[in-house]
Amino acid sequence: MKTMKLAPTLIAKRPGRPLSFDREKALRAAMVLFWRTGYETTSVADLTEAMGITAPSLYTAFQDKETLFLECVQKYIDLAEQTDSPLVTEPASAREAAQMLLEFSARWFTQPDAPAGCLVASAASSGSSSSERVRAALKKVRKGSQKALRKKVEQDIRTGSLPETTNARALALMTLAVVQGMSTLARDGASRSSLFELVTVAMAAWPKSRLPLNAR
Amino acid sequence: MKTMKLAPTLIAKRPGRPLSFDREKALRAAMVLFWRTGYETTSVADLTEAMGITAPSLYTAFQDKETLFLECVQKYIDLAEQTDSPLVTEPASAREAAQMLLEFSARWFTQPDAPAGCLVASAASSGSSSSERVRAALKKVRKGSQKALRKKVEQDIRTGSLPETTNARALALMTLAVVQGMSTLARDGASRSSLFELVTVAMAAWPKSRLPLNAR
DNA sequence: CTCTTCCCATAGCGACCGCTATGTAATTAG
DNA sequence: CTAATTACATAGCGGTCGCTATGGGAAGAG
Repeated sequence: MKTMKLAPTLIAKRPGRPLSFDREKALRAAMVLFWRTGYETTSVADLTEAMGITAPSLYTAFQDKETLFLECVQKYIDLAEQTDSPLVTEPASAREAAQMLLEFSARWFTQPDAPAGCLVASAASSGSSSSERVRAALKKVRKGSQKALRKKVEQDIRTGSLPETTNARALALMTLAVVQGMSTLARDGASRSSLFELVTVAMAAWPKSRLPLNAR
Repeated sequence: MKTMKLAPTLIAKRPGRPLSFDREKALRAAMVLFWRTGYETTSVADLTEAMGITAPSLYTAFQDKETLFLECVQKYIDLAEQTDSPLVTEPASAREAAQMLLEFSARWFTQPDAPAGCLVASAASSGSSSSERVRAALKKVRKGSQKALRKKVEQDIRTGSLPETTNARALALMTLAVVQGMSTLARDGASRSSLFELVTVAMAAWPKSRLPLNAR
């Protein structure tokens, strides 16, 4: 029977020699590299160089390339949500949530000290059959935000702040398509200001909120 | 001095043994494979198998992998424009052009007998430095359609069929962001009908055409 | 101290990468 | 016909891929 696995940081002291490098820093370096050059197109040699460790250390600390990538995706999501989480911290309306999401994306995809675009959007949009699990994981993340926004829209339809004729699924789908597209545009060099103008245009697709005089 | 290179089909007769396979068919097979699995993540072995030829034949007929890919991109564009070219054959207005482009994309990205999504959008959104030329070529294609749509919008602003306050660049950028996003959604399995609903929602971001009673 | 555990560095595994040298077969030019 | 030219199939080049065996050193437990 195997011993229970706990998160490394939660284990008070373990026997044997401890890691000689900062696992979090190494993970962060890997995340940035995956963010910039994708999953399959980033080699383990590239990773070890960026992380400042050797291959055996990488495999000891992170299991293998695929597991490391998935952990990087989680770290990426955590980092983004920690910076600004428009869908988790409840904004007033679905419309506001969408606007916050789009504006956050415009900022996030054009950070000066980070790769352009979105890791989840561009790391593995295509690839060989050997990376199917990775693509499935990224797809799941995308579907998740889709569903979250859609739920918010449906809620606003029920409360009457969005018209009954609103197509909740299509509105959420369209908004996240814009997010995806902005990632590609950012990779192609689009400026932050041009993305913000894009957001303004895109928000015109949203129905005007009803009950405008309520809470003012 | 080298002899002038002509397209193979234009050369009446060449000395030596002729190609024993259909170059067009092989090119088409390569295009489909690149479309499905991307540039860097598709190996020459994968290509030769799909094309039904050996590696030396591939290099004889198509120079190398990069050149073959670029020719596939050109064939892909030709095929798309031949199927339906909403921006080349002049539609009445920029708004109509956008609607036609979006609806065409929704259809094109969900063809039953072709890979989902768009080759140009997803074949190389990220990658190592060795494929920079390929990414630059795809970026150029994307910028091209952006500019074409933008020109149409600017023209409609001049003729008065779009409001003077219209942000031409942002409107074109936003529309092509939606196209990009639809490609990813299609890859994630979105149905044709859901993309069409998305298009309907997205078109609400376009200003209503003025002079509505003119030509009717 | 000894014993155990685990990380480190070197070195290299088999498989695959893009690509090609080589010898032979097929076709045209004269 | 011969000579020239080109494509074919086999085989394999050097390099890189993801990954790991091995031996030794660093840490905690007793």
